Amino acid sequence: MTAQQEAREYKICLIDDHKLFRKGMAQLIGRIPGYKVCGEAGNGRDFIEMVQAGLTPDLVLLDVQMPVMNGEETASWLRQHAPSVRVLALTMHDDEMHIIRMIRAGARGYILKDAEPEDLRTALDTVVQGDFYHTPQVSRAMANTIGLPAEEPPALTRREREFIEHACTELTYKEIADVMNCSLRTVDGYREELFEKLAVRSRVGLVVYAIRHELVQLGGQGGTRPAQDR
Amino acid sequence: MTAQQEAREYKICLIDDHKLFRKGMAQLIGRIPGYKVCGEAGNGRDFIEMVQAGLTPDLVLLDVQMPVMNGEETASWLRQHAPSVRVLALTMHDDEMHIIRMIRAGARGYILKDAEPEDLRTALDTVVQGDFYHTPQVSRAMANTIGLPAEEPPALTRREREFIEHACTELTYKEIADVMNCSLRTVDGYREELFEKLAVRSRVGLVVYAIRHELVQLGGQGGTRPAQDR
DNA sequence: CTGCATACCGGGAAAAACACCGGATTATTT
DNA sequence: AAATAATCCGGTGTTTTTCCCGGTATGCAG
Repeated sequence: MTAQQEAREYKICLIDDHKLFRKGMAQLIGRIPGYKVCGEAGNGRDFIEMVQAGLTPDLVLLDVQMPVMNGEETASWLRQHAPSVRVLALTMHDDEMHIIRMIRAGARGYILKDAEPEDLRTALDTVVQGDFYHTPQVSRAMANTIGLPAEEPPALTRREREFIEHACTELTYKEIADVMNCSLRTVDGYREELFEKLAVRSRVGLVVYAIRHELVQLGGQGGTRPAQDR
Repeated sequence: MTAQQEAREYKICLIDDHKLFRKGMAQLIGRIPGYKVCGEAGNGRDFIEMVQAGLTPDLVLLDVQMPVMNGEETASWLRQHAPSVRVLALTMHDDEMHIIRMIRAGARGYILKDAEPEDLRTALDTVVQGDFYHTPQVSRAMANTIGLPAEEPPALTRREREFIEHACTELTYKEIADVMNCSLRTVDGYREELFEKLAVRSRVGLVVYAIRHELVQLGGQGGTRPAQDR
């Protein structure tokens, strides 16, 4: 690198659970002058071990959803233990909750996997200088949540979580009451409480919420998809 | 390229709904001699239009799960309308059903997004020559399904699939009828029919089935998990 | 002791979901 | 012309869900 024009090369780590994607991103970043990929990890845990072993990148491209340790947890850890490392969240989900939570966890920007390569470059430049990278989505998400009461994830009791599991089956509330050894009125109480806490208006809403937020696992995700019209 | 050793360059199309991933893959493939990326698309529909406009790649790297038109449908279309185009499925799901269905739809190979770049190269070489690329996963998946009664997934009509989408929301059947511009009785008919076809006994059962079998996508799968007891 | 959260329960009534009876018009295929 | 499939619809009745009102008992922290 030339000695003039502030010629430093920023070190970037890629954290994503898909190796091919990491390799591809590494190629893309390699073509952007001023940046260099100095490390990769398949999840937050592995990355943290690398940091503890002495690696200190200037910036990490952090996937949100990963096994073992996800993006939010990783970003939080970084903010506490290595605040000089800038975080740019990179994900395929564009829903507001993800955005907000990553920003709250310390991410300086949020870019989608179907962004333009130009946008990636802009985001890198912005974040590496300590600024925040804003896309219209991020702005919108933040606008929609300022003023809102921070939206802490609701705290659920043991019984409520137990009830949710059953609510995601075809059992009626009466049958759930039997399984849980309580009266119908009691499960109705759980239902009411959960509708309030989770901001849903029907059992279907509860089920979708539970699956979305991984309160229940739908075991084998796969089945076979039914055919189209014939 | 030298004139000897069968020096042709194979044209590859990338079909994946994440632009950054496509660009990254394009870089990776560009570094493999003998291959050239000749086109990209964000879903099967767009790709098919490109083919109909005259594009004929030697091979397509086809994502399985995409909006608008998914990998299976796209592979099926290719087999019918452009059988000379080899298909290599590229996905993050390693479950058997996806594998089997893509193979059945005409894919010559199945590679995961967290594969090694070496594996990608091997897969390309294999598929482009008309052979099948086998990983242990694929072999296992195929072994596990031979002998099984094939279990054809139920055929759903357009309206039924439309109904299912709405059934996974908090709309009542009356409201669904309004959205779908038909009478309450008609959506009730869809419900009955689907309960029968999908072997469920309640709307919740239908919702869980639909999510399991990816008839509906719940956008961001991961949200934040509500807290434990306090 | 007081306040608070949890867990639990009863009864009544309206709305939604479910079940079963019947019917119809189109369009495509054979 | 007959058969098949997809779309659509009316009526009736039961069961379940949803939403109210009210309540008790326990444990735990300020």
